[in-house]
Amino acid sequence: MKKKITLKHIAKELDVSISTVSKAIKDSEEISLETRQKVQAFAKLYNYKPNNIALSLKNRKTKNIAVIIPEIVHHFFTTVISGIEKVANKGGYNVIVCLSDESFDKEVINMEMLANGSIDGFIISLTKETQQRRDFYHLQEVINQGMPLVMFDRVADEIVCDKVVIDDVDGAYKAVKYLLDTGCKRIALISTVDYVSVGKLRTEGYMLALKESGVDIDDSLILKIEDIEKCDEVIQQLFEEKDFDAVFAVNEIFAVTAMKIAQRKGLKVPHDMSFVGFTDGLLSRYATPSLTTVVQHGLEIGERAAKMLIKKLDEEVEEETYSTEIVQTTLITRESTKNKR
Amino acid sequence: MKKKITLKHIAKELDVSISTVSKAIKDSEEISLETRQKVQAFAKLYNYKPNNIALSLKNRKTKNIAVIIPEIVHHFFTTVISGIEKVANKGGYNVIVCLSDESFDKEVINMEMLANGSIDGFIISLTKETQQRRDFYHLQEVINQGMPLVMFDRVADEIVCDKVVIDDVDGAYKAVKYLLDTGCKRIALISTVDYVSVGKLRTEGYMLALKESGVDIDDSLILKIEDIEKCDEVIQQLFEEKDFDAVFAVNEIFAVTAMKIAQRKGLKVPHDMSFVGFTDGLLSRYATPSLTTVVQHGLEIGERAAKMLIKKLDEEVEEETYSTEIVQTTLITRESTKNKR
DNA sequence: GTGAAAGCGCTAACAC
DNA sequence: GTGTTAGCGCTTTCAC
Repeated sequence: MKKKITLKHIAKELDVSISTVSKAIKDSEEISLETRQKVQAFAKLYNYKPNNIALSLKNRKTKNIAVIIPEIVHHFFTTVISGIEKVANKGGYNVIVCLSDESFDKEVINMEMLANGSIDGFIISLTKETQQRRDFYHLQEVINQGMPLVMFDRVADEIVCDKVVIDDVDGAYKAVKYLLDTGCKRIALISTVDYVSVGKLRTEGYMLALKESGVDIDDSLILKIEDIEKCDEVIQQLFEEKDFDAVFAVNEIFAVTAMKIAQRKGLKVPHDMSFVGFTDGLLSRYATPSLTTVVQHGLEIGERAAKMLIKKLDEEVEEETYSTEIVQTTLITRESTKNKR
Repeated sequence: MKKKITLKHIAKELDVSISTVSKAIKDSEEISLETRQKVQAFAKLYNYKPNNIALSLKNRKTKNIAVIIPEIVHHFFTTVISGIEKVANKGGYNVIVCLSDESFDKEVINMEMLANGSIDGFIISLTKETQQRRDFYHLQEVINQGMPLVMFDRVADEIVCDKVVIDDVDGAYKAVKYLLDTGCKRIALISTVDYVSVGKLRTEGYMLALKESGVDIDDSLILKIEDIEKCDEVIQQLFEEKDFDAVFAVNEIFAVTAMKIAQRKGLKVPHDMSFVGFTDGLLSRYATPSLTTVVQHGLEIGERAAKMLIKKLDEEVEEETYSTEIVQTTLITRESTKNKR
């Protein structure tokens, strides 16, 4: 078992000083050709690689970026991570992934731990709990320390920093508009509770589309679900009590669950009822019938977030300017909706 | 913008030496109560936190573990990561996630980069390419340097190290046995190419179950798919050319794709044809009809892998003993198969 | 052309 | 009780 070799070992072995070795390996003109070759040959032979930690300490940068997300078993977040990874690796950065598990405390602990030198910057999507409490002290703290932070998707307006979001209002608007255009009259909305920023925004988009088309908003057709585990029964109840001919859901699971309930009740999709979801994951693609949905382009969100962060990291820009990038959504029409006339 | 504070700052401010500060913060008996209190108060006031990088350099351990997986947009891998995260965080470790993107080169580069001090150990599932080439030099290299490595799911028998796998043969066996027990006679297998270890093992399980029940193996009912993107047409072709009454697929996507094709052809599931998949992701749960599948318990795999790694890391065991843990699979029966008689 | 020395932030053995 | 020193692995300035 040969342990990692250091400059010191090489220096001793070759009977030169550490600094000579360091320079020789960098092929510095300062060192005689002979010494350089000798050192380089030796280094190659023993597969010398500089120690990242020592470099980090010396340079005061780690070349690591942290991504903090509430959940990883989730199509949207994994595509975002893919995008971040891609850009980060190209820029020579590693990605440290931390799961906050939708817990405010874990989010805080993870950030504090990582902020102490382990990483150069953060990319984060907030937990529901954080959004509900509106307690952003830990985020402000990190920013105050001069560490760049980029927020995506579930962001906090109160915090001034770079952000990447999708136009949730517009995405929902497009979805509902499409339903109206295909002749649907009474459109139910299955959303999350309001403190989840994206749920709220998508609800706004829904209302906007209805208002614009002169359709009265019937609050009893709006379902706000807190616990995704129990969505089945809550949606079931909506079907029992209300009458509607289309459903717009703010995520795949709500959409597919609703669609299955409709089918169980003998309704034909999209003939009797149309469905539109949000997020283009496997579920939407492979559902029967396949689901019309609003595509979030997670990969692009990840790429943009990573680019913004790395720009701040590499450029040493002194003037603090922050921007919010908006990634446009796309509506993919599939079998769960009728054709536009 | 207040930069991070160091021991040095505190020492200067309080006019004591750095080591006094260090000891005082650790509440060492060596230091007078008065000084301790003074230092601790100051440290708290300025929110002093030791620099992780300096600690890493000093202690020669980073408290980071790297997870290298081929793909993250994949239910199985994300559940494994969740399991790893859970155990790692509890043990005070951070998780660095790297995607090899099914590329041998990326796998090698990632490992080399991280092995130079950034992390204390690896958890890895190999890329298809690595399994095909059987080139494990980079893995052996890491092990030779004395860095612990745990492989999971897609492992290499040639490498001696800790491993966590599922019993793929048995999982497939159970699936096919179940199909036979419910009266299926001609069972098609939709698998991956053989060099993917899990595909090969599941194929073995399929054959075992058939042989054991005295059913002749019809090679023409075995489909080995290389490119998941094109699975639709290949499976379609199987349906055109062959006759069978059940399908066992080695993943969710193949299973659901086959089921959709069957339905398009007017077959009733499970009345005319039964389906069993592998991996219990959203797809299996929300497919119509829902899919009977072999559950891999990714969370447990992740937890076990992390436990094995951390044990090696924390315990400084000198005697090198390696083990392979096998996580049992479970067959979940849903609507895509008939009831057992 | 080569090497000594300082320093990144921290710890710990050893002096005083 | 407190401070000095050395060292983790590396870079870089400045002597020689």
